[in-house]
Amino acid sequence: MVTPEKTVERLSLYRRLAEEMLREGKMSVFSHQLAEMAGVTSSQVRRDFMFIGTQGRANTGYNTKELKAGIDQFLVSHEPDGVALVGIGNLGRAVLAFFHGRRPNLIIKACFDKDPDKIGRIIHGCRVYSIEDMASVLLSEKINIAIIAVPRAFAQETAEKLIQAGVNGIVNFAPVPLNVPGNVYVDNVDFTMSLEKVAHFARKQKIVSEI
Amino acid sequence: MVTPEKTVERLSLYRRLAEEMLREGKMSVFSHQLAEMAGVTSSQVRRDFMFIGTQGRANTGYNTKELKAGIDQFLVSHEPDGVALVGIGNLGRAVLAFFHGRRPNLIIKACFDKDPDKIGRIIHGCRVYSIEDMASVLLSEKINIAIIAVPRAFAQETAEKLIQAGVNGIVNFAPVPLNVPGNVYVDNVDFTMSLEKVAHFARKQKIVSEI
DNA sequence: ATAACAGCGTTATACTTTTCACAATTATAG
DNA sequence: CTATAATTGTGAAAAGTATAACGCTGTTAT
Repeated sequence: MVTPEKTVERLSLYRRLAEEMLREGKMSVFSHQLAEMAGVTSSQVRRDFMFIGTQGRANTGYNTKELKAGIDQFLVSHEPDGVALVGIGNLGRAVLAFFHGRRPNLIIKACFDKDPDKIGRIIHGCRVYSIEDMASVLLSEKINIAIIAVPRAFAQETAEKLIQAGVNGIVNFAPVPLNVPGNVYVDNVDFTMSLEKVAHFARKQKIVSEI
Repeated sequence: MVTPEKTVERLSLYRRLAEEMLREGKMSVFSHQLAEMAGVTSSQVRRDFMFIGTQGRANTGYNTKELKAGIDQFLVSHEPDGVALVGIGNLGRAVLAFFHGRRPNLIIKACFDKDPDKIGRIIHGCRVYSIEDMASVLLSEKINIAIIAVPRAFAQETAEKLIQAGVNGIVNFAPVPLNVPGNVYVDNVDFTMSLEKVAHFARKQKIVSEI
């Protein structure tokens, strides 16, 4: 069964909502409550849960702990996945800081940069290696997921090196589409696109509301 | 006519591809060339262009300059849109650096932060104001688009203040859904979601390729 | 000229994703 | 124990998106 990309995105959100509820001591939750928090419909939530097989009970809802565990297992593998980060500029450091200590099953285990001044240093708990050493570090750390945070001009070659070294999942922050083989999954995080999209729809909304 | 969100996203990409071609001196481009670069089909490209009305010519393709101008006007308004950035932490600074001087029609004109040490400073060409002054600054700078880069706990209240001050389009970097009225457009840029999505699909791909 | 070709614009078709609707299930109150 | 109300799980309908197909237009070569 093919899980829609949008479903996977929402599952990530539900997981965090479940986490938050656990922290608050809420032991169970209804689909309409999750829906309200996530900004979707309750049908959508139940439909999404069909993909992971998590079961709820009528009049009781979903067990928060079970739900979190179920989504967790579905999204990430049983053993924690190692992640590599390439490019320790402004953005790379921000991403590193963001993920540091946040997600126990998805840990940035190695950073790479060209700048000799950065190599060997430890930033936000993560060692910076030379890009030359990529293949060996990825192999020894069993990393197959990477984040590209290099300037646009170097994104494609970075992707190729990563794939060469066994990576098959990439979060790409460079504002350029990557050319990759079909067995590699890429998610583009594109600030320009986001901002332009918002600019466009904000303007449209404004026009509508003025009528 | 309602333009699909996905179309708007692709238009942003086509615009940048057109820009790149202009820099390289290419005066025209075919739909299948754009398609290849963007990783979509040529039908898709032509379909997308129907929404903006840009016209091409058989056997000649689309005039690069015209195309760029057409998309530009469609996405952003004729007059440059001002953008506000709230939260000058690691991520805020990275976003600011990223957009600095990049996009002539979408300029970050004001930054806001709680930290008194930052207020009054100029970072990447942008003045930092106190959050208290949000309403007046947004009014005088005619800003109606904002980027939220504050910690999760402050995201909702920040959104409310921005909307109060007239904002109707938000790029939200905080990993939490925002509760906003229907006339405000929000795009969530969610690192955790991106990484989890990649982790999931990368694992799926791995399993498929092992069969 | 005109035949052959290439590529646009658009309509029709196929596919994907979301919403609706309701039977089945479970807790609760009387 | 039974009636009632609430909520799940899912098949069916609807909405939204992407692909295919093809007539038309403009270019190129002969």
